Amino acid sequence: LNRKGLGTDKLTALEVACRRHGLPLTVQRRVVLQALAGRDDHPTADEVLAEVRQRLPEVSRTTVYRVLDTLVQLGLAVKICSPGSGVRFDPKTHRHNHLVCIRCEKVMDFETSALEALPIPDLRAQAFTIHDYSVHFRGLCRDCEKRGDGRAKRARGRATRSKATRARAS
Amino acid sequence: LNRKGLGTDKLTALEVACRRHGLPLTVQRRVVLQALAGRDDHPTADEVLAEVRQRLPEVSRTTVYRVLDTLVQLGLAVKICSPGSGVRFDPKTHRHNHLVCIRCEKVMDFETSALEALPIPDLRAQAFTIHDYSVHFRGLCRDCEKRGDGRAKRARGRATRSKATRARAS
DNA sequence: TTGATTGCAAACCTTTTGCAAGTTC
DNA sequence: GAACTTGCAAAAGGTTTGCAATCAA
Repeated sequence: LNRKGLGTDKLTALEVACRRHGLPLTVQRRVVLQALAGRDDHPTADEVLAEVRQRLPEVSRTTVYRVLDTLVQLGLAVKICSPGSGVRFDPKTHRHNHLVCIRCEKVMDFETSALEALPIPDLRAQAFTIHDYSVHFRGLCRDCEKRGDGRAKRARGRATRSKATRARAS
Repeated sequence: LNRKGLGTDKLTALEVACRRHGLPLTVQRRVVLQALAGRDDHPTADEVLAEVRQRLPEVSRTTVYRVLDTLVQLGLAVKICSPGSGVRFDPKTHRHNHLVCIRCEKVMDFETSALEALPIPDLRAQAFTIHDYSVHFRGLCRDCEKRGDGRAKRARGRATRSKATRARAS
């Protein structure tokens, strides 16, 4: 939708971050960041790869993995992970919450001021220094709610993983 | 520590659940459940396998994966997952929160009454029916805090994954 | 006996690695 | 020109699957 706008903002941040860390600003880094920034559905590395290849058909899967990793290190993206859906990337780096569908494993963003002032426990004396937090709400998305009970999947039944269009080749 | 007690409670629950679902109560299911119930460190499937083999040296990795999956379906365990540490299993099925170390990726349980009454948004009119929630606190565990800055890992530096002792062989 | 589970071996998928060639500054 | 990245091919993990043998009820 407003990919251009998002992309531009993020691109500037990328330039700054690369300069600060003495890293070269490569074409691949730019395109991967833009592909990620244009989405709010927490794509997997392969989903990012597919999108990147629309603009840069020659990128290798390896590079996309490496660049995504770099973006996380630079603080321009965040890795998230929920059982069943594996590792995903989120271009939103500010504090926010997630809605996780226990049926289709989709992960959606969810922001609300009601959860911004959570009482953050002080555990420093004990064993942990808290930097930030995220509330994960588990439940059923609209599609899965419609589609059936969503209670217990049949024991030993396989979860229907939505493997996205996958771009094969190294 | 008090494995016996925990194991017994859980075993009863397993019997009930199997009967209700018409599933046979196999030795493997019993032992896997006990292995999992005796821990509070969210083991991976392979870590569970290692423990199960102490009592039942002949189990196959495949079976442990399948049984863990079944336990989740039966509501006797929960899958958790955080980037870097992959899929892990938690015998605690009641609502609780997690402390996630951003350095070593350890995941610890964290219970506090302060977070039991979180204002749960009603999103049913929109797109999501919330069943429950879990607060993930990200930060540094004591060990990692001591060990260094923990701020930015060097760009492109590899995270030190604590691959646990892994029992090879199928 | 019947239907489900187990173990095995092999397939699968995702992610990582070593190294030569190509880029960025 | 020096240092870093990229692409490739291959390895490494972790997880799943098909099938015959075995087990619980």
